[in-house]
Amino acid sequence: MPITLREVAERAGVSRSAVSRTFTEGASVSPKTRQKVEAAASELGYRPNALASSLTTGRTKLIGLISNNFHNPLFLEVFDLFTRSLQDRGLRPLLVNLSDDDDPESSLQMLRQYSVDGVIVASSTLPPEFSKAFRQAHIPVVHSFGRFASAPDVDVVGIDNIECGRMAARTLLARGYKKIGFLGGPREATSTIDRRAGFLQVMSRRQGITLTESFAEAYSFAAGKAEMARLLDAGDMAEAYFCGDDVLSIGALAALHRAGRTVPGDVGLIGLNDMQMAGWDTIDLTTIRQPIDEIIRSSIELVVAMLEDPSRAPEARLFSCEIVERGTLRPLP
Amino acid sequence: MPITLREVAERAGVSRSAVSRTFTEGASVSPKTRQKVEAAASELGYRPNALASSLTTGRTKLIGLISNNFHNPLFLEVFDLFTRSLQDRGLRPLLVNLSDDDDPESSLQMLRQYSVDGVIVASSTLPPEFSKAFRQAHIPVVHSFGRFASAPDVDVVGIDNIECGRMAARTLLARGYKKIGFLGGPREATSTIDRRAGFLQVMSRRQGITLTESFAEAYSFAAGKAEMARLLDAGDMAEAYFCGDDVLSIGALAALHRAGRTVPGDVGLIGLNDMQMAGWDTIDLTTIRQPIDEIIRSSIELVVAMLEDPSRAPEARLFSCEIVERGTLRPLP
DNA sequence: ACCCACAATGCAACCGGTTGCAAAACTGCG
DNA sequence: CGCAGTTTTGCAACCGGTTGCATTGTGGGT
Repeated sequence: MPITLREVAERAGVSRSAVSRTFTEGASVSPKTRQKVEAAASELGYRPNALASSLTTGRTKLIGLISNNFHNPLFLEVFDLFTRSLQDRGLRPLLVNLSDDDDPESSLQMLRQYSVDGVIVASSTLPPEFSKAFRQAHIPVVHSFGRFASAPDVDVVGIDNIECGRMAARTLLARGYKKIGFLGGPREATSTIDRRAGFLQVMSRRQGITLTESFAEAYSFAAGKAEMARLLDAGDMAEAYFCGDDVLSIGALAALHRAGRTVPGDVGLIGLNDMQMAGWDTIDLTTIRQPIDEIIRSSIELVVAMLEDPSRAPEARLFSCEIVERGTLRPLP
Repeated sequence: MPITLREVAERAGVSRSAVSRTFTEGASVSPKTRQKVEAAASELGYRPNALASSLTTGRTKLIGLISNNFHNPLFLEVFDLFTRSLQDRGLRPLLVNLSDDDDPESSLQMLRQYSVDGVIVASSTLPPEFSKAFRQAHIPVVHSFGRFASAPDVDVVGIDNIECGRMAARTLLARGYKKIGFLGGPREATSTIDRRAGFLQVMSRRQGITLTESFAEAYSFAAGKAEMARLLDAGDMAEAYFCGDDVLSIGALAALHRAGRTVPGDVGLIGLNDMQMAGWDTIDLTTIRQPIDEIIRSSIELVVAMLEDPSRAPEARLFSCEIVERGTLRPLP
């Protein structure tokens, strides 16, 4: 039903090529024809069919946006930023919900069928088959919120989780905490592993510190609450905990409240992410801010760079984080 | 670079049509050819190009998913459900962030350029030009979380906001509150208007009730907090408030905590939505549950129905809500 | 006025599929 | 074995654009 090139051409009294060229950046058209075409096009309400042109140009401007984090409120902010920034660049996000249960393979096939120009994976855990498969299909992939590697096989943008671990450790030590807990995310998550490594590294240099470790089953409120409840039951509480992320911290906070412990009076808490809720008065979480806007900007930059030069070598970009001091740690001595 | 129909045809020693047919549901192909083609296809790793076929079939299986609610955590749940359900039906969500600042018109053009089969608008406020423009372009639209109308010009799925207002009113009255406040969302939002109408309707039938009204600037934490802070400053507090939605309630809760008021001791609060956070211990909000899963299922059903029969008359589907009793209202007397 | 370089245009083939149509290949049956 | 009826098949045109190439138009320089 929509108006096609041919109809515009007829109306303007020019060839179809002429019409095509007036809508193509940098093609050679005389001002006279251009004007005739534009007139005809606007009278008819013509819009070029992006999909048809993608057939010959090989560019769809479709970007697969894949995630499995549909339960962490941080990712609403992430989607917001991604969609806006992609739109600003004339790219269109094709959203894929990679819930754990379904087959990554099928999503991949689907993205190939729709000939996306590139793919952004926003998830701390990128199934390794993924990067391989996409590279094989010559589709650029950027892994946002991924793990640093000196020679990554796809572009990676993220934070220095090891350094974040160190920051958390230094912050807790500066507050004079002696008995300190690491309450990580899932044990197998690379983010957990790295944060723990940095954390332990700093701790191990200090004398007289008691360290305990435990891991939540997921980066979620429920998991954080459950794990903290377990710790409370077990007795032997630390004075302060570095939690895997903010939503985990908030879960832990809930468990503490329920048990009648005060924060930061009885127990200190530091999170990671600085999602919006962390700033809410009722939560007021001290945390490590992850610059998600820069991560996202950078991710899009990289995917665009890859579109322009597909032979680029994959790159890893790391952003530094900063402590956001709020009210869940005792003041400096 | 990907394998095309032609290559499979050559390899299988059949015509291109034969290959096309083996991949088309219900086309006539002999078992022998089908087998040859499938063998060749799988050896080559062939996947039909969905976009190319859309050119002739006129179906892209692309569904525009439009929203401007990228700040309300409820919508992460909404996106989760939408993406999963669309995927399950073989449809692909093309996500559009209709942030207030940019031009709805341009998003519309874009969706037309990508020839989406249909559009789902997940937002309480559907710009009216939108429905008109899409109808004109013969693109099915479903307005999720929209306002009921007996003869809507697009499909609408949502809740009965008037009835929700009544439920809230009845609940507060049953608790014996006498001085009651309506703390609505933005004054001009239809959801606010309807909820208020139902609320007032019930209240007006009762004697001896004092009613106050105020409106937050947005459905957001910050707006809820600001508005409740204003009320606190102004003195003259009600005993209980019906808040525009959960996130607004949580903002109000924060303002109350900050002012040292206890909930439900000093002030009662009832929200609307029952988003996941409402159930968190630290919040424990009594609220009215909106069945988002059913709303979403229904929305997709409607858009699919519209694809199958484009001449269908638009329909409005309303779902009923239910009170979820938690801890922000005083107990029944 | 003439020649040349270069810009603008149209033709036709192509992108990767689908599909109406007529021919070819099967069926079953007398 | 021949024939009608039904499937299966390939041809070729088409979907809505793009683009290489040859042709035509334009203007500048001398």
